[in-house]
Amino acid sequence: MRATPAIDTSDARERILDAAVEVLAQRGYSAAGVQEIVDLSCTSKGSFYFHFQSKEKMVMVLVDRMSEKLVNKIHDAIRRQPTPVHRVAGGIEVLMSTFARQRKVAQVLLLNIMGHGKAVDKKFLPMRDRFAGLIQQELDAAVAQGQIAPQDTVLLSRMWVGSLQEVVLRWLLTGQPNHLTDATPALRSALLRSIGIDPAAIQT
Amino acid sequence: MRATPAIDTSDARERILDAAVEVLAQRGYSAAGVQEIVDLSCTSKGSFYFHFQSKEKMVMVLVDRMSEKLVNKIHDAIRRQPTPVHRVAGGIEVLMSTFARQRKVAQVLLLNIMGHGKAVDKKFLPMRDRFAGLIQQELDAAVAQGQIAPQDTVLLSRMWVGSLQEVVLRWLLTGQPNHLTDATPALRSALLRSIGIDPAAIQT
DNA sequence: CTCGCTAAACCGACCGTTCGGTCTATTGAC
DNA sequence: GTCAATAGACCGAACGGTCGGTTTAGCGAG
Repeated sequence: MRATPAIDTSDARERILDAAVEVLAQRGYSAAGVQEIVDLSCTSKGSFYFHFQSKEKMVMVLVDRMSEKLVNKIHDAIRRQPTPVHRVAGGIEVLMSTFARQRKVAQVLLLNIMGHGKAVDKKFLPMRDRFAGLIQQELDAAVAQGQIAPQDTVLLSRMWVGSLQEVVLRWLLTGQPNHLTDATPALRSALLRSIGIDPAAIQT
Repeated sequence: MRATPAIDTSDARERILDAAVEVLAQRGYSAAGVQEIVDLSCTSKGSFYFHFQSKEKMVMVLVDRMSEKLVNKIHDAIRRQPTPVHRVAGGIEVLMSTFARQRKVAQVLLLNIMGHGKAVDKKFLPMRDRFAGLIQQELDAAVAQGQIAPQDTVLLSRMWVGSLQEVVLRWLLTGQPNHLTDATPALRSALLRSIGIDPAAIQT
């Protein structure tokens, strides 16, 4: 039994995953071809299937990783905010600024892994649910602390994710707004109002 | 020049379009195959390509039609509402009840035509923009009539579409809520609040 | 140190299938 | 007869995945 890998496995595997982000962002799930990914990563089909059981499995690993990383980033950024509503508002800001700086992350996570038929979509939904889950958690806390009135936090968290997604999608496809983050203040305000909060009362 | 078609052209063409709805709803754009569509419609590849230049063109005709029909339906349903805000709230209700009754329309228009790479997505975006356009129109009228404060109606209309889409998508994929229209009151309320309106003041 | 062995890692030709689209032949209405 | 409409075999390309062969790196024996 080898103490260390025979070959630096992190290299080919990581290169494949990095290339997959590029291809997924450009082409969407269905049209992202394994050959194109291995070409871009300077690896081979054999290597690809050594590391991943199938294309679908590879994409799931990748999307799982990307969404987890993003959720952790949000957690870190907002945890010192004083109240749940501050935290959830801060989370929206972090999401927007992250997507603004990493278009491909937005393209993959928000747009290109859905819309491929029910069978596929269902598999990616739990990852997408992570954002809504984060928002719901904070909204639940806000209700528990009496910061907002009791309301359907499941529905609201989904609405928040959908709102944000649509704004980002338009930006990705049309370039409007010119700078995605230009939309953040108004988006944030509208979302806060949707849960009965005066936006001016929440400085983040 | 024939006074009437050799064969009832509306028949094959319509059957193709009807079949395409089914296949698109189930498989998404990329995986919706022409052969599957012609099989389902009991026509042939030859017939398909007689009527439509390409698969893409066919889908664009179909989606254009579906979205126009839906927008017209909303127009008709809301035009007698007393104010712009009544009309836009009514529009949300009509959209939700329509999608609740016609899952395939929801699957095609809201979910399965996006996410297929930038090139494809850009082509379908104008059709999707129709809903946002309708909402924006009414929000603009509401601002002009002093019903709501001046605000970024472009952004808000997109947020509204995104919110609605996400709720419908979840219903399509998970069956929650059990009845989609169960979510309508809370959705409507949150959306109205997002533009600074007290939901209780708007009876539709 | 060298060398042989082993298994992980990788390569890329190949497979069967599917795909959008083409094109020749046929049908049917006038 | 003409021509619109249709059928379906066929095309080349692309696809996810397979598999025999090669390379690489590490280990242990001498």
